[in-house]
Amino acid sequence: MPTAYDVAAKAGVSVGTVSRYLTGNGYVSAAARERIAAAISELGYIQNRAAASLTTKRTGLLGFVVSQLKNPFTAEVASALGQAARARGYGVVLADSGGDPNQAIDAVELLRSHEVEGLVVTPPESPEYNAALVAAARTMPVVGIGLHTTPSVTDLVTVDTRSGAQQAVTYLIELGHTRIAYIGSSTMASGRYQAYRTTLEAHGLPCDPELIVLGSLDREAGHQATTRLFAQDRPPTAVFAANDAVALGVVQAAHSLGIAVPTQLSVIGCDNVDLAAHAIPPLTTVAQPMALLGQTALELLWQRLGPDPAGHSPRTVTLSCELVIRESCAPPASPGRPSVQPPSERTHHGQHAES
Amino acid sequence: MPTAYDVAAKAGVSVGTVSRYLTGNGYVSAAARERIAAAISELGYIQNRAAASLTTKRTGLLGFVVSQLKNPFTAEVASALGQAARARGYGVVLADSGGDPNQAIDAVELLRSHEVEGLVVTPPESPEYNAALVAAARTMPVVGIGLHTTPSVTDLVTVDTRSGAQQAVTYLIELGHTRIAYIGSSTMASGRYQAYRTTLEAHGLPCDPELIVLGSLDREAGHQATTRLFAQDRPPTAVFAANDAVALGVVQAAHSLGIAVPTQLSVIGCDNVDLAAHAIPPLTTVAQPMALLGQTALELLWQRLGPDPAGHSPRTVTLSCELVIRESCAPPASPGRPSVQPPSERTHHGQHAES
DNA sequence: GTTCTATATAGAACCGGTTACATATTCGTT
DNA sequence: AACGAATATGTAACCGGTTCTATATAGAAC
Repeated sequence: MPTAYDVAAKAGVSVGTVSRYLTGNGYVSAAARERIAAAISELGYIQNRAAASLTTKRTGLLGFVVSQLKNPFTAEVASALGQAARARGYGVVLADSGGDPNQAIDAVELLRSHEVEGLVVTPPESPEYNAALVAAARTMPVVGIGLHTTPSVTDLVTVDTRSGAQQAVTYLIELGHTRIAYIGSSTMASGRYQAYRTTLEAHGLPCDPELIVLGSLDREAGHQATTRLFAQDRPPTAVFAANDAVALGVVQAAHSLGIAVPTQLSVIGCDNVDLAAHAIPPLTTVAQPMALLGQTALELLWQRLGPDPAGHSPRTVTLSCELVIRESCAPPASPGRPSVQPPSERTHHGQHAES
Repeated sequence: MPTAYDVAAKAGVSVGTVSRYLTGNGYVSAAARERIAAAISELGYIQNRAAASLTTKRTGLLGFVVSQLKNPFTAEVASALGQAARARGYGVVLADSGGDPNQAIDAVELLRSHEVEGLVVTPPESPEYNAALVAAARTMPVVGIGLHTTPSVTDLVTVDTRSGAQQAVTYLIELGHTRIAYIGSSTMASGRYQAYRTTLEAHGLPCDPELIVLGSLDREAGHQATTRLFAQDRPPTAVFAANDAVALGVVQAAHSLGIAVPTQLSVIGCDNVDLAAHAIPPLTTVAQPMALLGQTALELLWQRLGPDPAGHSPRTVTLSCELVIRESCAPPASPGRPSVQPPSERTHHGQHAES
């Protein structure tokens, strides 16, 4: 591996000049510049950033600790984060803890020993891991991603699932639905449940308890809930499901019951899992802004690494969800109005708000 | 950030001793060892690997360049690779090119400037990128992952899709099926198609052209093919689909036609996509050994980084697929034999063979 | 023709470790 | 008691860059 000294020798200048050329700090004459460039490409010289970091204190590395890279949500965030970092000349060291807090702690230690300049992390799973992050945050910026409730780290970027749910329900109401069911949990996805209720109220619609089925969040739950809903006298004309798995269960159950989707029943899900687009019919759903999450996390970190790192106190950026309109929703079949085929895929973009 | 000098001062020894303590090279008395350990934990000292790498030439970093991290296949490989690396004290710098060869080339350059000790890459998409990898391979080991046909890099780990298809068809034959259909393409998944034919022949079964439907590889294709197959006089009792999407289309079509799966029709897919486990019924399928791919790639790299790096010439490790047996297959319904409920999920592990 | 400033470069110190070398000790042997 | 090997440690050079300082040259201003 050629070093800067080799380049200097070949170009007939001193190392100092080569370094000035590389960093752009200080004067380098046009002639020298040219000879150095030639020497570099001739030798195939590549700067050793580890060595440079000794003096500059900047390794050009960031750390990303996740609990489950398998999770498509995480993978897409990681992808966006990594690309945004590379666009700025940074590399991302990725550490997958596999959900094990001890591994996560080890990972943080490993990343620190590599002198990463900042950390992005998914929600900590244990108090010990949390403590390790707090400790790390004293040395470098640590940006959290996800649904933390207590921001223990430098900055935080989260998703406003509530607003997504609101968009979904509003969309159904605007299509003309009045009997909209909710299937999901009241706890984990509580934001969605609450948004469902408040949105109905905001539009002056009653919140019929017969249309609310609380339970687990898998396909089976969606199936059973639908069966129960349609055993009633006045079944819903639309269903808002707390996630896509539930929504798919609803579609499946409707199919078994001979209820056409979307003509007789509109269904809307949450999360925009890969499968949602390929369901039959393709599922309208509330998408998490995964790529934006990654980009925003990087942007926050970037600002902390900039010239004015302590200039602003801890921030939380909340991203809005995006309603992905596919083909599982239509106006209610009720009085005389023929069901209209909704347009093919388009999206409502959510903007982000800061706090 | 405390340095080794701080530790040395606090422990009342010299830096040299601290370094010997850290690396394990050379003598350190028990007393010194103890005082150093105390000083380290008191100061919260973390070794600076970038600085260490200047002398040792080992950064403790590996690079992983992928074309699509979003792809669940890639994500799982990355996850396994990263965990295997961390278990050995290494970090992985992940670079997602997003399928753009130019980004991939940039990524390689970035990784080289970070002095990664080795590279793992998914198949190169362009000649230029390929050239960049060949250039990199002159400096460090480069292990390829995936379905390359021409190993242009140091080592290679691939998947023998053919053997997976063979396992699937054998499994169906062992259940007692004799009329086994193939739905898929003959080109892309040609290994699977060929394996289907040869496996039938190996068991002395005829290869009825009426049972082969070649086309695209999506759910719709599976649906149509099934409809066509059952319009014939002698429909199949089992279907081997070239991927899970097709298999799911088959299941769906069977459902529409009132054919019970697995009682009247056994279905087997390929890939083990996330959805396969949650289909109704859960789909028996040929899984790609994704985690093993990552681990094996790391193992190959590891050997290259060991004391005997040039000891062996370029190697190719081919991993077998794994048949994941769920509930979509059963013995044929034919003569009097009642359909037996197959056992719940279990797997046939494929071992790996080297060449 | 000086003096001042902007441009340009070489040289050396330094970043935080590792390691070769020199220098003690300690212990078991003969 | 003397000797060699094993144990232990401090010192200094070195890894590959960056940056500070000092020095040199060129052109502008007077």
